[in-house]
Order: sequence, then C-alpha cells, then structure tokens
Amino acid sequence: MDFLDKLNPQQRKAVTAGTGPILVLAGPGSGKTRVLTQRVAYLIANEGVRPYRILAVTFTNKAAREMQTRVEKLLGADATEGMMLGTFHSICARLLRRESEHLPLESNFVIFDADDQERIVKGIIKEFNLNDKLYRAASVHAAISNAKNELIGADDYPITNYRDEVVKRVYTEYQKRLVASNAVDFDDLLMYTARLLEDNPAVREKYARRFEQVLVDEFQDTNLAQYTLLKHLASAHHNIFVVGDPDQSVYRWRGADWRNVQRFEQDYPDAQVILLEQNYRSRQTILDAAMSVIDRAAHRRRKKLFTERGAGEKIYFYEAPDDYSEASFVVDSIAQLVASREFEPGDCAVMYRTNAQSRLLEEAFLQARLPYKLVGAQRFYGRREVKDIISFLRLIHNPADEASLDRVINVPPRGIGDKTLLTLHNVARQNNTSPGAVLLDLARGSDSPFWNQFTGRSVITLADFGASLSSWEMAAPALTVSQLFDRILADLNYKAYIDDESDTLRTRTSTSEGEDRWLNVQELRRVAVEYDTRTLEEFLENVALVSDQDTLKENINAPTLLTLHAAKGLEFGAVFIVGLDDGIVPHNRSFDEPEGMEEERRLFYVGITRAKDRLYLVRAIQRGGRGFSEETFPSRFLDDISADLLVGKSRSGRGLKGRAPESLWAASSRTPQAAPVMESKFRAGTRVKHNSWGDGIVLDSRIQDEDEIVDVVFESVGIKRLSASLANLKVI
DNA sequence: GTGGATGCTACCCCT
DNA sequence: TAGCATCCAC
Repeated sequence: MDFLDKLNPQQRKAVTAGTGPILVLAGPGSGKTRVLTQRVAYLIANEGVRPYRILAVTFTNKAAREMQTRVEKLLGADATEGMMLGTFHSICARLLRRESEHLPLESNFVIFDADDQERIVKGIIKEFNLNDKLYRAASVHAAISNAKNELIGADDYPITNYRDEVVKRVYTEYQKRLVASNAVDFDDLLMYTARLLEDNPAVREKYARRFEQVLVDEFQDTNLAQYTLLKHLASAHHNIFVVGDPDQSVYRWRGADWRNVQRFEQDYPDAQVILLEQNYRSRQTILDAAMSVIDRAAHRRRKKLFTERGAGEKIYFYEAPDDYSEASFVVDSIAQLVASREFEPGDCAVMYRTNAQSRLLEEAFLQARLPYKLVGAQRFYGRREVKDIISFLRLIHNPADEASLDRVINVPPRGIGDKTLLTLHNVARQNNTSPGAVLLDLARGSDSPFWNQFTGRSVITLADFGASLSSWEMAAPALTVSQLFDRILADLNYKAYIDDESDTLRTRTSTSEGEDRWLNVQELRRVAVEYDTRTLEEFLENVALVSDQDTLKENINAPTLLTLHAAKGLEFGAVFIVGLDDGIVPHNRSFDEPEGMEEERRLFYVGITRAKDRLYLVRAIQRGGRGFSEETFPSRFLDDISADLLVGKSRSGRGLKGRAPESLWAASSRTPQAAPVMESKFRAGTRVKHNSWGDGIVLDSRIQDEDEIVDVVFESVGIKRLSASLANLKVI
C-alpha cells in the first residue's frame, strides 16, 4: 500500500497494527484522523475485511463524512459500501430502529431535543406540585441525564436523601411520558443500546459477530454508556481500535470520563498502546504555550509535543479596554492579516467560551461589512420558528409526540389555551391513548367517541386542528419532505403569522424580526430539500442529531466564529481566543470544583492547539454583563504561559487590581515554592454553608496541591467536591 | 378561557 | 438580553 509511505513510524505502527485491542494516544495535530482513515483503508485493502464488518464511530457527522470521503479517495468510490460509520447517537438510533421489537418503542420513534426534555421535566415538576425554586427543571433534568449516562434506570436510581427521592419520582414519570410519546432523548439512545446489548445475548452476538473491527475517535470523551456499548460490540473479537487524548477531554458535563482511557487498559491488559507525539500542525512557540498550560494539570502522563515547522512568531496578547474594543480589535486584526496577504479570511477563527460572546463579534463584523461564518446548530435549531415547523413535521410522522403537540397546537393562535389542552390530555389519558390520536379522531366530527367528552366550543377548534393534522398525515407518504413543508406553511398561512408580529423594527440591524424569522424558515427549507430523495424520518433524525460542527460551511471564504468546544478537532491558520478573563475562561461556574477547573484548563489547551501559525490571546478589562459593565481579572491560565513566548501589551496600561502588572507575565518564572504545611479546616461530619447550595455536611476532606479538597453532601444538590480555597465554605 | 402586556430572572459548554 | 411566568382586560 503506497499510502503507508507518507506516515511516520508511529503512525504506521498504528495503521498496520494487528488484531486485538489498540489504544492510540494522540496529541493535538498528530494526524489521528489520518491514522483512523488509513487504518480503515488498510483493513479493507490489506486485511481483506469487508466494509460492512467495520464499525467506525466519530464525534461529529462532519468527521464521519470526512472519513468516508478520504477512504473512498484511497480505495475508490464503492470501497466503503456497507460500512457502519457515524456518531454514537446516529449509530444507536439506527440500531434501535432495527431492534425496536425489544424496546418499549415503535421503530418510527422521534428524538426529543434538549428543549423538549427540559419542558417535560418542567411540566412534571409543576404537576407534582414541587417547589420549582428548589427543584429547577435544568438541575433535575441534569440528574436524570447523568443517571442515564451511568446506565442507571429510574428503578435503580439510588436514594440517599429526600432530593434523590424526588428526582427518582420525576425520572420515573419522565420516562413514562417519553415512552408514551414514542420518543427517546439523547441519553436514551445510548442507554437503550447499551442495555439491549447487555441484556439480550442474541442481539449482542448478532452485532458482535457482524462487526469484526470497531474503531472509535475522540475516545477520551466517551461516557460509561458509550464505553459499555462499545465493549459489548467488540465482545466477540476484541478488535477495538480507539484513538484519544485525555488532555482534550472537555465533555465531563455530558458524562464523558477521560478515565475510560485507563479503564480500557485495565479491561484489555493485552492492549497495544501507541503514542503519537509529533505535531504537524502548529509552530513550536504555540506548542510551548500549550504545554505550559497543560503541564499544570493534575494526573496526566506527560506528552512532549514537538514539530519540525519551526518556532514561528510569538503569541500576541492584547488587553482591550472593554468588550466592544475587544471585538473590534479582532475584526481589525483579521482585516490586516487578510490585507497583508498573510492569511485567507477562511484561515482565521475566533473562539470563545460562551455563545453569548459571539454577539458583539458579529456586530463588529457587520459594522465593518465583513462576512463571517458562525458555527452553531443549537442556536439555529433552537429558534422558535424553526422548532415550530420541525414540531409539525414530527407530529405528522409520530402523532403520539406530546412535546410537539403541546408546542404547536396553538400555532398560529387558534383559540386553544391551557385549559383546553389540559382537557385534551385528560381525555387521552382516560381513554388510554395519546392526545394526538384523540385529535385525529375528532376530525371525524361528532361520530368520534371522544366528541362528547369535551364541553363547550373547544371541541370544534380541536377537531378543526385534528382535520388539518389528518390531511397532512394522509398526504405525507406521497410528498417529498420539502413538498410537505410547503403544504404545512401554506395551510397555516405561516408567513403572514410571522410577519404579523414583526412590526417593531430592531435597532441593531435593518431587518425586521419577521424578515429574520422568515429567513430562518427558508434556511430550514433548504435543509428539507436536501432530504427530498430520502424520508421524513431521516430528515427528522438528522435534524435532531446535527452537531454544531456539521453546520460549518467549508466553501465560504470567511472567518469562523465558534465556541472552544465546537473547535475541537479543527485547525486554523490564525486563531483568536477572546474573553480570557477569570470567570469566562475558566468559567465561574467551575470555580468551586477542582475537576471542573481541570476541564477548563483542558478547554483552553484545546483552543491554543487549534492554531497553526498565529495565535492571539485577547481579553477585555471592562466587560458588560447584563446591563452593567464590570472590571475583570485576567484569566489565571495566562499566568502559566511564559512571558518570552508573548508580545503585545495593554492599551490601557492600567495596573491590575491586587498584583503588580509585571507579575502577570513573570508568573511562570515563579519557582514552585515548597508547599506550606496545611491543616484541614474541615472534617467529616462538620456542618457547612455554601453561598449558592446552602447547608451541607462534610463527608471527607484532604490536603492536595496546596489546597483542601472537601466532599460535601448538600441538602439541595447532593454530593459535591469542592476546593476550600475557592468555595468559601462556612462552618455552621 | 384566551391572549396581550408587564415584570422577573437567569446566561456555560452540546449530542 | 430574551424567554418566561404572572397578571389583567376582553
């Protein structure tokens, strides 16, 4: 195979490794995508593995498509025919539809998005008459989601305090409602699959025998459910090839556990471990900065990142007086880089911690009349008009979908309010069916047995909507996705509805809100057209499982705006990381938890290592929150980057609160002092108070890295691990 | 019972 | 900043 010539020895070792478990630890820019792709090509071409016996799991659909294209480039167009390739979630969805007979679902189940999920939890909290201040939907939902990722079902949800009991009750009801809606959430896709393989030997055997080779990308970001299902899928042959980098694990909040890398080595003691350290992406200066940030992280095996691309330019540091000038600095700098022909616009990227930060940047680009690309599927699919239309389509595809029904039953307003909706739900429950089914039946008129179960005029409006729904449902099989789309919009007079509420002109831009919304509708229609050769089901599934990165348009030559998370796996010639203030990077929601702070550090590391040639680290001294503007501190992670890797200085020249300005960049030369002998302030059993979590009891406390790490069980949120120096715990 | 207006409050990252 | 809960007029 001539393509092997272009690999370095370590890469070649990974690509041509024999059978059995293989763990590839790949630093950033070390060519792991290349290794994965060529491994697949090698298996097919050299080892005679038939494509349909290969399972390859990637983190995004974009990565999957790329892999497919690259393998086809190496081996020819039909070479990958039958290969199972995709994200965890899409592969699980495929598998579950096929095996739905073993599940409490029909094969046309829909996938509830984050919004649906939280709405349902909120509804249950309300119905259970729970205090919604104490039991916030987001937090209860997070507990349910975490449980699922740990493969804990509602029945096995462990109870150690009253809160757990409440969560368990909500979890049980939540699951009941999902099943009633013939729906799954993201976590169910993984949990159902893992459990199906675990509990059903015949199914497990079937897939374990089909897939002779299992390959996994971004392995450090798998959670227990994903780990478990992989283990079962590879149970027949142990031919499992995983690629990952614990230093780039940034999805802890989604249940990801970088310790799965260690678990892999324990579960497969015969695993070959291959290290990829040579970096083909970045200049050495950038790598040095990256290493100095990540080397401060706890428990990790040190990797040395090296390149043959030379030192390159120093890293630019810029401290803007406020967030507006931060944005204009970025835009001006990119304009200059482009004007000087150093970079194409498309080679530049701006990265930030939170999506909210994109607004000022977008405005700055608009003002400068420069185009940009915004990565963010969540934001588009989260728009009301987009969600509404998808909900109509979902309802047509699966009338049991209560989340969609509740959402659109009064869109545009047709006189069906909370009371009528509640009656509809009650009637459905009494007749042991779904509200959607009742609605469809009401379309028959007073012949429907449900008709007399309603009082007053409400039944007429319901029947009217039921008739629309029914006509769409009947028309759907003969129509393409976009034809159905148009039909619904026409029947609803949707454009007029959107225009209606848009009288107010927005001050920021010249487009009205209605126009803006209509543009989104048209954008969604463009997506629908792409599915005209496929089914509504495929459209809905893909819309539910799009990843942010999937929305990245490669053919447009403009700078990319994206979050640090969305940047994982990508690379750019020139990278701007903005908002490097304490509280943003690291994010203040992670301050209290050492594990969270570690992850913030890794996130910064991911950002730095996206840059090939030029890196800008940017922050703002004043930053506007909600209405107010506050003075900020520089990110503590900046302290770890040696001053001689950097150029640039503050425009304001203002001294930094609490420390001499020069100490900031001199910090790295600070020799680590001998850790002072510390004494525990907290011991097991002590009652403590936390600013936001209230009262709790200390379970355990120990000294670590010049800090005290305390495990506390709070009445409000359960067990948390805190750092005493940050959490401001008071003994009570 | 519905829908518009008003006031509150939370806003991290995302499949 | 915008979604939402809550209140009040039809």
